[in-house]
Amino acid sequence: MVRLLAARDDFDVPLVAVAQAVGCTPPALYGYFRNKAALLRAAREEGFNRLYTEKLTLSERMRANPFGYLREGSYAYVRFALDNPTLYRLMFAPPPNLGVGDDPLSGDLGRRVFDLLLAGLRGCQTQGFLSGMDINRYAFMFWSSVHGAVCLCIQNRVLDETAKWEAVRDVVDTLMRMIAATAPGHLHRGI
Amino acid sequence: MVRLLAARDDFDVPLVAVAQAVGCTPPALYGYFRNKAALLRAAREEGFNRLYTEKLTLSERMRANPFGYLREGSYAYVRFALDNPTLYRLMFAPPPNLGVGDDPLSGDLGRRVFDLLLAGLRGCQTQGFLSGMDINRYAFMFWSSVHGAVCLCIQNRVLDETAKWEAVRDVVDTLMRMIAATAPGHLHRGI
DNA sequence: ACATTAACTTAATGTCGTTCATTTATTATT
DNA sequence: AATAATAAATGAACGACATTAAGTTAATGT
Repeated sequence: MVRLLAARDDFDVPLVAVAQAVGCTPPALYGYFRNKAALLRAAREEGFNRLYTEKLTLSERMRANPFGYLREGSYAYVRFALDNPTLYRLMFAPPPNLGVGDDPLSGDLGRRVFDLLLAGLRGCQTQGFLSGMDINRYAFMFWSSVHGAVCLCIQNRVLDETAKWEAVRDVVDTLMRMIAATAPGHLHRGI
Repeated sequence: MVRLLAARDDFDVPLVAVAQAVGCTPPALYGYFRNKAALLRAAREEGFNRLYTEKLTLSERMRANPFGYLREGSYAYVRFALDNPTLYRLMFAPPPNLGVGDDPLSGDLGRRVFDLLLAGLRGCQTQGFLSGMDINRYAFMFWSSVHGAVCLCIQNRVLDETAKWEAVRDVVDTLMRMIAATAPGHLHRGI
């Protein structure tokens, strides 16, 4: 399914295409999903799971270095979005008929990813960054910036991949510089 | 049409609905638009025009105060997005079948709005803010943040309007504070 | 008055999601 | 192992919808 989304560059995929990719007829799908919307919701969930596990393993590997994780985790996020633009759009801008009522940050799905970001920011705080700041607020700001940049890039169908990557990476780097600037002076060099 | 988009909360509007809103039959529409995609592209263009004129009049009224314009212009942008969520989504996240190949910042449509933002930032620069910074880069960052916050809020169908407004406004205010912080000290108080 | 064009309408076609009755395969029971 | 019960899948059919084709009406120019 995720493959199909990527191939079609659109989540308006005919059920017959899904069916023949799976090796059955369209009505057979209704044994597993109540309707097409439910199928797409499942694909969306799968997308969130992939993104989550990707970021989770990264956060475990870099537990000792929250600041570094924040950067690398953001890079991973951006790469995921640029590598799976259609899936990303399904996750973060689903059509209303999917019946996805809440945004990714409130629903159980995206919430776990958001919590990883929160943990990263809190980790930075224990290292002296962002002291005295409202982490929830800052996390929303951080996510908004990256998400917005990714959205604008994904939308563009003429820009090549490396140009997109550099544009969004620049946004991430700027955010990281801003966080670095909140640390007491002696930390500035080491990063 | 714009009314219809708002009413249906979705741009997957049947042509028959458009037709009867206009007072004719679906095939009659083909005299004015090559197909449904062309009709939606026209609605999208109308959306960009409204946003542009709104921001343009604001920028003219506040020509003397670039920093203030940047804030108020952003507020206006956010209000437009939150007041017309479906139209905004059509403008910034159109389905691929519309044939809109470039992102809003590259196309003629959104480019004019982007130029207004650039002009605002340049104006701030002449007032001593953001000295020595790459304005194009900063504009992308600025737009990304606001756009991302707006996207996340629009996506949420349970949050009430004032909560959304406050969340995005907070992002804008944070951005403005960051710009204010780039000015030489004596400017900090007056804002 | 009559041909021509424009704007519309009704009718028809094709795609697609979805439902339903029926058939096929699978499991359970004796 | 044979048969009943159940689950799963299929083919045909329906309804919604975009789009095209053909025909109708109204207006315009000569």
